[in-house]
Amino acid sequence: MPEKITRTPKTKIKPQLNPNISADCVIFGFDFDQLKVLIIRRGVDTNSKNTRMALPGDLIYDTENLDEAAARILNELTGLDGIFLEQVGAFGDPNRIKTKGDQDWLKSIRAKPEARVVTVAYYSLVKMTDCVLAPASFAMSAEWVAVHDIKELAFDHFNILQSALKKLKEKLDTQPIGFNLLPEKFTIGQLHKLYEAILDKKIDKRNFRRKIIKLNILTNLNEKQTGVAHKPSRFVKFNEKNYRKLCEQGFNNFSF
Amino acid sequence: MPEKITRTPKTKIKPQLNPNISADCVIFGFDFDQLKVLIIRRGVDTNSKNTRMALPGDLIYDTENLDEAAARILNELTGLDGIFLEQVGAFGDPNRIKTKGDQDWLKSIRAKPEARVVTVAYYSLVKMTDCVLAPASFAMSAEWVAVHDIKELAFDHFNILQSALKKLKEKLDTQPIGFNLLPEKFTIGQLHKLYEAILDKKIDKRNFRRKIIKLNILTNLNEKQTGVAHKPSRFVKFNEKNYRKLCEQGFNNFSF
DNA sequence: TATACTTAGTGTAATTTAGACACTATGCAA
DNA sequence: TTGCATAGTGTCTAAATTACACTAAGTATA
Repeated sequence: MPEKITRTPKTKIKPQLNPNISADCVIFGFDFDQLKVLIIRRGVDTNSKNTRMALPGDLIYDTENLDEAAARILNELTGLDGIFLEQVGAFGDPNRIKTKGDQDWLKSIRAKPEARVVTVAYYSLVKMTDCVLAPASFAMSAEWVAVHDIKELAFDHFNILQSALKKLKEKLDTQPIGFNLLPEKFTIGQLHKLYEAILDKKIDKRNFRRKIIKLNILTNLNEKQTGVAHKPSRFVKFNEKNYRKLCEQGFNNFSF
Repeated sequence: MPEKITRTPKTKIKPQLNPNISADCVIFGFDFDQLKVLIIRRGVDTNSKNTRMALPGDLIYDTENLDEAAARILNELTGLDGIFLEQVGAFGDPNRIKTKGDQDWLKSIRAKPEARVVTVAYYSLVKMTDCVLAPASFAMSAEWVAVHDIKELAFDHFNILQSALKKLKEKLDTQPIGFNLLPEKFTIGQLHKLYEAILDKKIDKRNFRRKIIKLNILTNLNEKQTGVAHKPSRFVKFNEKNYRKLCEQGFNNFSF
C-alpha cells in the first residue's frame, strides 16, 4: 500500500499498521461557489439507518512519518501527489471513537476496534478538477460535501473539521494559499469568491482587488472568459517567483 | 501517578502507559530578562561524556486525554495546576528517537525503548517564581535554560522547541498571553521586555506603551518599585474582565 | 555631596492602511 | 432591445503605524 514511502525501517520487521496512531485528512476543495470537503460514507452493507459520514483516515504504518501517512491517505483517495498538506494537530480523547455507531464502523475495518487511537489531523487544499476520486467500493465512497452542509460526522471528526477550518482561516490571513484550490488560470473574481467562502463573510470587491493586486503576485494573461453571461473577466495566474520575493521581505499579513 | 485524572476508563483494565504515544512539554518562563525553558538533564549515572538535555515528557496513560497528559507532566515537574497549556502539534518521525544516545537514555526509562512513539507537544507559560521544581533525582533534574543558549536537545526536541517558539510568537501576535509569564504585579517595562524577549526584536518603547495602554487591559496599582537604581516604575496588573470584554468585540491583533 | 548611571514616562508629525461607497462596461439570455 | 449578471475602476476619511528625543526620579560611586 504505502508505495510512495522511500524511508525503510531499521528493523527487519515488515511494515505494519500501528494500532494506536492514525492520520485523518480534511481535504478542502472549491467549486467556484462553495468550500467543500471530501467525505467518506460508510456503504449500505450494514442495516444501520443513518449512513455515517467521516473524514478519510487510516492507521499509520510504523515505517512512515506523519506527513507521509497523510499524503498516502490523500493520494489513495484523490490520486494526487505533492499537494499542500499541513498538520492541524493531534486529537486523542480516550472516548473519541467509543460510541455505538463508531464502534460498529470500526469493527468492520479494524483489527482492534477497541484500541486507544490518537489521530493526527491534516488539512489539504486541492484543485477539485484534478482529483480522480477512488471509485465507490464496498466499504466506502468518497464525495464532495459543502462545509456548510456538514452538521455532524462520525467519531470526533466534526470537531477536527472545525479545527481545520480555523487553521485554514488563520493561514489564509498570513499567506495566499488559496491558489492551491484554484486551477492554473483563474479570475480575480473567483479568487474573491474563494476568500469569501473560506472566511465566511462578505469582502468589499474593490478593497479586495486593490489589496491583492498591490501584492504583485498575479500575472495577467491575455485571455478572457468565454461563454459567460456577463462581461468576461481576464484570466490571471499565480506568480510564484514574486510571491517568494515578497516572503523574503517578511510579508505576513493578508487579512480582510 | 495521574491523581488529577477524573475521567475513568470504560474498561476495567487498570490504567497503563500507551507504548506508542507520548506528550512533551515546552515550559516557558521569564526572569525579567530572558525567555527560559524548563529542561531536564540525564543524570551523571552513565559514563557518556556529554550529558544530554531534553524536554520533559512521558508516555501517556490510556485513560487520560492529551491535554491531561501534558498537564500531568507539567504538574509533576513544577507542582503547578491550571496553567496555560496549548498544543503545538504531533511529531512522529519513525527515527526521532533512534540515535545511539537517545536509545541509551530510553533504555534507562522505558519498558520498550525501541517502540515507535509519536509525541504530542505542548507549550505552557508559567510564572517562574511559582514553580517548585522537582528535586534532582537519580534519573533526571530540571533546570531553567535560556532559549538562546539551547543549541541542541535529545531526540527531536530541538525541533519541537523551535515549533513551540513559533507558535508562541504567533499567539502573542493575537492575544496578550504574556501575562502568564509575569507575577500578579508587574511594570509595563517588564511587559515590554517580555515581548522583546519572545519576539526576539527591539520594540519602540513609546509605541509599545501606547498600544498596550489603549487596550485598557491594565489596571494601575498605587504602588511603585522600590530599591531599583533608577526612577521607580508604577506596578500594574492584568485586568481580565476588560480583556474578556475586548475579546467579545473581536479583538485579535496585537502585533509589533 | 555632586555626578554619573539607569530606567520611567511622555507627544507629535508623516506615512500607510482600512473601510466605506456607486457607477459604467460587456457579454449572454429572454 | 431589454434585462441580467459580473467586470472593472477611484476617492475620501478614519485609524494605525512608524520614527523620533527629552525630562524625571531613584541608586551608585567618586
